[in-house]
This record gives sequence, C-alpha cells and structure tokens, in this order.
Amino acid sequence: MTALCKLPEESDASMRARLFTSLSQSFPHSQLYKALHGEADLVLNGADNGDSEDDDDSLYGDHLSNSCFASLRMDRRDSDDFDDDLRSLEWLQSEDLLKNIGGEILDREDSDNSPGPGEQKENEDVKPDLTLLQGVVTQQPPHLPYMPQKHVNSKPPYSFSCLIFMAVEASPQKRLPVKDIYNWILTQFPYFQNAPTGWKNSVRHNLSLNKCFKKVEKDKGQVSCCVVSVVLLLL
DNA sequence: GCATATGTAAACATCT
DNA sequence: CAGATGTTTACATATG
Repeated sequence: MTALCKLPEESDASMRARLFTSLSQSFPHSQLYKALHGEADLVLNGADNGDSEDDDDSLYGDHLSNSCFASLRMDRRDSDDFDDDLRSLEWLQSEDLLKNIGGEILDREDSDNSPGPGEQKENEDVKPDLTLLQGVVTQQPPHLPYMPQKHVNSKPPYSFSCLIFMAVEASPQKRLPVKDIYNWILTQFPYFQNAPTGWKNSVRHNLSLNKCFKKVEKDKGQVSCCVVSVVLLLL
C-alpha cells in the first residue's frame, strides 16, 4: 500500500508538489498544508533531487507530527515498527484522500480571506441546479477534479473517514461534535443534502470503528447536545 | 481465493 | 417519550 496518491511514473517530488499545490488551494490553513509548506518550496525549487530518502524529518516540518499526517513521514521509514500505527491510519494513505482534493473545496471558514486576482471564487456563483449539473456529474471524466459544490449529484470520491478527517481538520480546535461533522459535510458536500440519511450512520460507524478518531469529553460550558467530541488521534 | 478497506443497514443501548 | 448519539454485528463490494 502506498502512502500517497501517486500517479503512474510520478516522482515523489512531483507527487508531493502536486499535493502541496492542491492543499494550498483547498485547505491553506490545514496542518498538512503547513507541514508540507517548507518541503514543497524545496521541491518546487528543484532542491529535492529524489535522493533525500535519508533526510531527517526536519525537512517535513514539525507540523506533521501534530496531525495524523505524520504517517506521511512514517511511510518514508523502512521499518515495520510502525505497522500498527499505520494500520490505523491506512485510510489517510488512501488514494481517495488526496485525489482531486485541490481547489474545489471552499473552506468557508476562510471565506473572509481575500482571494487573489484571477482566482475569483468560481464556486461562489455556482448554485446547485440539478437539471444543469446532471450531465456534468454523470459524465465527469475521471481525470477532472471533483467539485463538490457543482457535482451535487455525485458522491464525493472521499471515504467517510476522509470526510470526517477533513471536517475535524477544518475545525479550530481539531475536534468536533458529531453534529458539527454532519454540518460540515453537508456544507462542503451538498450531495449529502439530498442523500439518504444512511450516510450519518456511516459517519458514526466510522467514528466508532476507526482508531484514528478518539472520543473526548466536551469542554466545560460548551452548549451542545452531544455528549462527546471527536478529535484526531495524535501520534 | 484470501485479506483488507470501505460502505451500508440494522439492532440495541445510552444520553439529552 | 422522541431523537440523537455510540457501539456492535453482519453483509456486500472493490482492490491488491
């Protein structure tokens, strides 16, 4: 199992650069983006010659150790000692998480950030007109990026684990009540607004089953109907 | 064919 | 009591 979504014949440097580019557009404030930031600079500047397998971890920045994406570092270590941890993080290493992640998910928490010229929020004007979008959705070529605000009839190409992770990752405290996870998914992926309610069961099922998610007590004074919150299991 | 990951449904218990 | 939440089990499907 590979650690990243690596295209055929794609170099590690290229792959990481692609990931960085995608994240810079979709989750500019995510831990992963910040963690990759330094490395991507090196990659994009040609500093990474592909022979850096033995480079120390500082290349990837300290942020990686603060999130589940620490597995991105682990995969570079040729050791079975990490097998158990990796097993619980295999969903993070799946192709789904990284595939087409870039540019299409508008992080509404960052909506107050002024977009640069030329990158005007093309999704903002897009309303989920089902009649107009059906063809786009059903005939979307696999190489085109998934655009959740447009492809409202198309199930996101991300596993529920990925969706949960992204929701938690997007939260300020890296923890969310289940209800807020629902809301985040509904907001970012309008597909689920019309989807059968079973997806919520799948979310809860994932939270219970996946070792990457940990149940924590809600903060004191927090007004919430939920009993617990969910955080990433830090490594 | 097997192991694993994932999705879905369902039942049940607990909590608000 | 109803609904939300959490846990567990079972089964189907896809993939390596």
